[in-house]
Amino acid sequence: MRAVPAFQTSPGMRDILPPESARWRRLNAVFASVAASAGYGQLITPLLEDLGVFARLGEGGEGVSKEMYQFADKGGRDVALRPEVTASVCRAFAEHRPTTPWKVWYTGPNFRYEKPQRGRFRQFDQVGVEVLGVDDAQLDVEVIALADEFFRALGLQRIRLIVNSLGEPDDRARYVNALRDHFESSSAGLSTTSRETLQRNPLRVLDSKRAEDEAAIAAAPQIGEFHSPAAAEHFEAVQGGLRALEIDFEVEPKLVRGLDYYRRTIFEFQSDALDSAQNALGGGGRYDGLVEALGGPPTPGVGFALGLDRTLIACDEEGVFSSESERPDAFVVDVTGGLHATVITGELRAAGLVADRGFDNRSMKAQMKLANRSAAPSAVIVGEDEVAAGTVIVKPMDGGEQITIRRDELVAHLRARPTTT
RNA sequence: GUGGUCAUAGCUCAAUAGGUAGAGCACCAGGUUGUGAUCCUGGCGGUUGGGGGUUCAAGUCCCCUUGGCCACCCCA
Repeated sequence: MRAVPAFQTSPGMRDILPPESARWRRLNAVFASVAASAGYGQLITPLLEDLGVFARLGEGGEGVSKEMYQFADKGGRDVALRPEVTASVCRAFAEHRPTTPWKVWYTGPNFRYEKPQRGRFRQFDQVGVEVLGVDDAQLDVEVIALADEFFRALGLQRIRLIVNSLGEPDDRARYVNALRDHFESSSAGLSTTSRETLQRNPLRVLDSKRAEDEAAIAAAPQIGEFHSPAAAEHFEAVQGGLRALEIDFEVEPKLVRGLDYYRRTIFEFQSDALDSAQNALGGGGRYDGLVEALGGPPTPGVGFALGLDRTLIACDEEGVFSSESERPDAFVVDVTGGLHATVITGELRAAGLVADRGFDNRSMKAQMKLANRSAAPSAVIVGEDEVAAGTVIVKPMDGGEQITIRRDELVAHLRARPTTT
């Protein structure tokens, strides 16, 4: 026991210990189930990619690319730990050319070199789906509905869906110009921070929460005014689909997602249970030009990614999807040295039961404490008398009467007992 | 990257106006010799995140450093 550990996790990285890790596994299982129910297959991509795969995530080399873990490997290749998965999915599509529609889901860690705080880590896990090769607005609806269903499956109630459309690439370009003109006009008094943001990306000025920017943002032109007929129709169809599924949503013209590849539909899921600045659980949208930018054929794409950390924090706040220890079906207490426990746990495990046991030939009292702590419904007790008689004692840990049974009846006996709570 | 704030046993915290650290929980062991969760008793456990300074004396004051948290930035 040292006061000072020799090592600790690097900033923004952390260990996830049991039972919390089991909760992560269950969360992934829920997501996998939701995605599979809609015909999505899992895609596993490398955590490490050529730097160029992620080069288009930010305009002018700003944004995500500035936060990337990038380095030259021993072969001199410029590589990076993935800051997100969408670009990798598009790279995989361009590389393997699967038939469309290509519907995939994924889970795993991503890396961004940011200042850590609650709900924001340098290594953070996301789950998500992406679909390539379909232009239909009803696919946007399906994708959004999957995220909505996922949150529902976890038991989350206080989720808010916000949608917007950035229009076609030309619409977006014209809107950006109009925004720049608006904010640069002398009548709009912006904060100095927002003026800097304006130089990099006028869209992001809309994200400002600073009071002094409020008036200028309120007076800014709205993206809707710049939608081409096709973009407006697409956005209308998305909203119609959401209404048909009775999924609540708000249209937020000021919603702009951080990544620059988005076109047309974008959306974000926020939790009202999180009042911090990190209340966005995830989001996504269309990125119709991304595959082409990565060397593939022109291919429409849409998808989303959800942050596991923030989703779990939201679950904590709402008191749902709680962390539970996994409990064995039986805990074997052996006071004859431990060999019988080895044999009995082996038999139980082979029979498909979850069995744990005490070690170090500890006292019966100590082993019973372990049995109690394991939350197993039954303790199986073996002493010299039982060994001599070819029996074991099965003791219900809820206070019921213990009974002595023959060794060869143990599996059947334990199976007959309900093992839940 | 900027600013603020915090850091005491495994966990949650306490320690009067600077005088060489305590509690609860947890863990371990006993409570007439084969049985847990309750109760009683006892025990283990901290050079007070790390380093330096002021002082007769620092957990308590000052500086540096590491890390958490909050806000900004950005975003999941």
